[in-house]
Amino acid sequence: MAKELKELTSRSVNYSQWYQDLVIKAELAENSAVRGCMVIRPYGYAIWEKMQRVLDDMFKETGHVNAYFPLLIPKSFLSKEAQHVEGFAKECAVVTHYRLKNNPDGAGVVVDPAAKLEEELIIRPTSETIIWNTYRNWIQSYRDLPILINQWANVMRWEMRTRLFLRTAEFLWQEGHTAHATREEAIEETLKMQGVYATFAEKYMAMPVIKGVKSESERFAGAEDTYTIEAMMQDGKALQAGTSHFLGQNFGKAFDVTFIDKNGKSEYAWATSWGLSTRMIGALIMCHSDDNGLVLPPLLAPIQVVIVPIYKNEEQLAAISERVNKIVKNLKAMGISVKYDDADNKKPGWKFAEYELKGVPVRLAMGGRDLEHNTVEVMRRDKLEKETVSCVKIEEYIKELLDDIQQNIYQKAYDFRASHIISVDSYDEFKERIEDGLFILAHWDGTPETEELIKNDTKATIRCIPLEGDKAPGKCMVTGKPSAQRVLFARAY
RNA sequence: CGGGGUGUAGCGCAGUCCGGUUAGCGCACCUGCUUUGGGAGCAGGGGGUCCCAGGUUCGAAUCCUGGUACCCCGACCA
Repeated sequence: MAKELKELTSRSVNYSQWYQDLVIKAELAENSAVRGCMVIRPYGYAIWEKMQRVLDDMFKETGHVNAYFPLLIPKSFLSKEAQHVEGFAKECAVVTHYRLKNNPDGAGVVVDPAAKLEEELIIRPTSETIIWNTYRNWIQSYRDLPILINQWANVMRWEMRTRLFLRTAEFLWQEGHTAHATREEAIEETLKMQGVYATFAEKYMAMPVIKGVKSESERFAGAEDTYTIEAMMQDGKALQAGTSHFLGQNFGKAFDVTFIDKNGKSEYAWATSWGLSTRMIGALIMCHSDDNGLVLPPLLAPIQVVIVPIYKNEEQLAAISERVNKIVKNLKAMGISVKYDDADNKKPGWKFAEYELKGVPVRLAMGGRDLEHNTVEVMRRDKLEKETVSCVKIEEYIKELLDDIQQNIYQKAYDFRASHIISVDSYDEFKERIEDGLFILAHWDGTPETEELIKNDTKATIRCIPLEGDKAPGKCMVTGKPSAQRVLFARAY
């Protein structure tokens, strides 16, 4: 594994080489207020845009629409749902004033004390409160339901310690907020969106995930149940990749959102929320990268094919370009994003290394020899294998190759995970094997106390209670009390 | 808030222990020539409040005191 990747996965991020092209931490050293906020450079943002497009399409297919709610939330909203405020109060940025004025004692500006807000505003850590405050006005009858809304937004959580990509103070995400007439319908929605996330992770990110439900202590603040997808990174640690919450009537009650049902009876609305963030860029890096840099799944790669000419003079370049331009045109017509890099200030070797660093799935190189034989050199990023292929029907060949790469990197990640999951029955064995960086399926008595004990002993937490797989009951590895099924333990980011 | 570490060119670092020429190296940058099938070679060139303040000294990047910034570990965390 690349040094930089190790650094990222071991949390000790140093702003070196290859992912500096994707993102850097804000460098405003004089201003500690933006500590932990991200600057996402164009190439990294292009990956996020690809993710957005795919997710947005999936949301539309499941009947959702986009809307937008305010960044600032009145402080009083947050305190309306008891669990929710308890979970988020400790990490909120607060707006207290609305104006600055010239410093009477010298240069610069100071906060104008006269401009103190009557009620402080919170920069949203998540939008349940302001959205449900709005839903109250939108919902009167069961005919107004369901409301199926998604929002693309930034949120801010003032974490004590941030970690590039995985836990930044400000991050971009989508958050879905739905309202339903019945418990069953809301639960169905929660599970449906967990399924959407799982499909996104596996089909597009080529990252296998385990679907499950969170234990009580890992549950979202204000939820009745939190459904999650958990992914394994290359160091064997778990990353929570997306969550979907069944909120019950908690927010309906907190914000007094009622409707008249078919029988004329007043009822509180049922809620769900679900979110997926720029943390997924980090997941992509940590799941697939190798010593040469990023390995991007073709379905999310901003550039799917790069073509590098190798030439000795202008004439030769012109001849190569003529042939390459046809290929570029054909590939684009097939919906494949392709870049022809004929910049003359970089040598071919430099370009090869650069695009490998950026994870471009397929690279074509065309030089004098190829010109003569009507061939092109094709390299696939995932296996770093090169072969020389005829230019005849090269476009079909590339299309199939992209599919194959997508499939292959999923399989590679899947096999890695399969070889790093075990079941254990004794706590001694658990304590020993958790050191190896594994996912461990074990029996647990279902109590927060036991979970806490295991966490204190081993730093491992219950990632989820899996929805699929071994459902056999057993005995808790710690207390020997009855266990309904094995649950998934791991150290996590 | 506790523990540890680091501030020297745009970036990455050496030099600091044991004070002593004009503060050095790699990358990047500029000029020229040769190169171009895996991050080119040679020659020349530009670029520095050595984090800040004070102190010791004939002399401080180096020693002392204070400050400050950032990083890492922990506490915290859907």
